[in-house]
Amino acid sequence: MLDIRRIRTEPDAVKAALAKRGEIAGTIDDLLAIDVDRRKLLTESETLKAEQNRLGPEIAKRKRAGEDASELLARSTALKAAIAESEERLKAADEAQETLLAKLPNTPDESVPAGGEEDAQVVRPAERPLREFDFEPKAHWDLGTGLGLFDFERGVKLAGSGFVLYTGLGARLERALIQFMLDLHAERHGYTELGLPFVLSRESITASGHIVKFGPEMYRDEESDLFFVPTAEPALVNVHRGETLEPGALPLKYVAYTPCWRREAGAAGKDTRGLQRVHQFDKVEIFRYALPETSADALEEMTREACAVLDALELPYRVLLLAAGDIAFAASKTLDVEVWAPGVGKWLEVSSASNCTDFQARRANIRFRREAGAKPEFPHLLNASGTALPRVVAALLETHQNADGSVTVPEALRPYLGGRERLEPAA
RNA sequence: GGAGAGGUCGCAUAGUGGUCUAGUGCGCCCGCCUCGAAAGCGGGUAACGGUGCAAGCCGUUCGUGGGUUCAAAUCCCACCCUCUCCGCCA
Repeated sequence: MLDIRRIRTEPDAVKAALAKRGEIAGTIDDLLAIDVDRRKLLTESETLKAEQNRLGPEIAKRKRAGEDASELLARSTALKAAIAESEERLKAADEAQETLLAKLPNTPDESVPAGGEEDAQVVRPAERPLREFDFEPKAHWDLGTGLGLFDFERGVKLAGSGFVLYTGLGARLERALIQFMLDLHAERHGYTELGLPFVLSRESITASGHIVKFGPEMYRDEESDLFFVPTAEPALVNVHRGETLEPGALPLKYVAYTPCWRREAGAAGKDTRGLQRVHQFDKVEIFRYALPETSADALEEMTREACAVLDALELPYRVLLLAAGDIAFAASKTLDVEVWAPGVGKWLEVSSASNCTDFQARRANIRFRREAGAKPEFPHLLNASGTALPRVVAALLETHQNADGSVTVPEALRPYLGGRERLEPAA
């Protein structure tokens, strides 16, 4: 949520920033008009209430003294009606403001280019050379099936199209990667590991803004009104919802593994083959609650931390700066990391790192104090995948495949696979 | 899932319709006292919103939402959460 006071004091700057995302300035003008109106109504109803509050003790005093209070009672009764009427109009103005404000996305950072999906800029090209093959590299679905790592048909049988059954070493590879990533971020990058609920209440999913962002994309248990997390991010926002963090608490750095469930409605048929787009996938997420003045650097750091996973797995990747029209609702700046998958011949997005500035914190009412007694401020919240598993698995299998259909395990991962150096078909 | 108890200021607790501007204790901050400290004494101690140059003033907040009333921490209804016991269960 944007700060109404910021809109009030610098409407033109907000308009200009939102214009980069293709937002029309009209909403800001509407908002400003409602705001003036709303504050007038507020003052009006508060004045009436103040008078009623003064009347109360006066009535009590007269009654105690055995005096006639009927005049005051009549006045108070009249005030009651006036207050009810005034508050009704105030409520309407509040709701109108709330509705408009809820529709406005975060303002993009200055460094974010205008435009849509096609305007993303490669800010960091791949440093690791793309592997040259002296044979025709296979796609991961062929490799994985050949190695007995996953079983797409039975995944479909279990839960329908878009669900995967990992088998044997495939299941172990998945578990190994999760553990490897968690360890890397916890031990080398200083994150605290959290074990999160995989479902969230309506209250939580609303506070994080994800009910708007994902909406019908989320799976949901009707009976308990619980939402299956589409990513760990909403859970991590809600960890400190409604709290005022003590001085010295920031930065808070959390890493968590969760499965992510997404309906991916309408995505059928497009880039969905194999592990590229599935309804349930594993992801390790890194998340920070940061001091506002440090969040720009934090975003760069977190992107590097996501890249560290890919470096360790010896995979070539590149970093993209997304254009304003392509970044998430709550984000002011987003960097995507894409890994090269030689079998499918595509760059696959495996991490998305976003600085949500104070946008999510305001909505979730998360604050911090710089020192004891200081005014509470909103921290900046940042999230980054570190990283999403299935596409990493795809790139890993495809990149490190050998002519005989086996796959060489990158050194960093070997301890997590019982020391295995190669994945080979079961004899 | 059933029964009971409970949710009040950072913590603990008081508060059964108007004198609650929510009391008291602890904690914390400031001052007095002291060479310094402890003890003692005095004062202060929230968030959010509106208004104002400011000091301040006003409003809202006693788990949440609704209701009754001229007036609600207090009465009524629903929901959420915590604790105890019972049931079920990895």
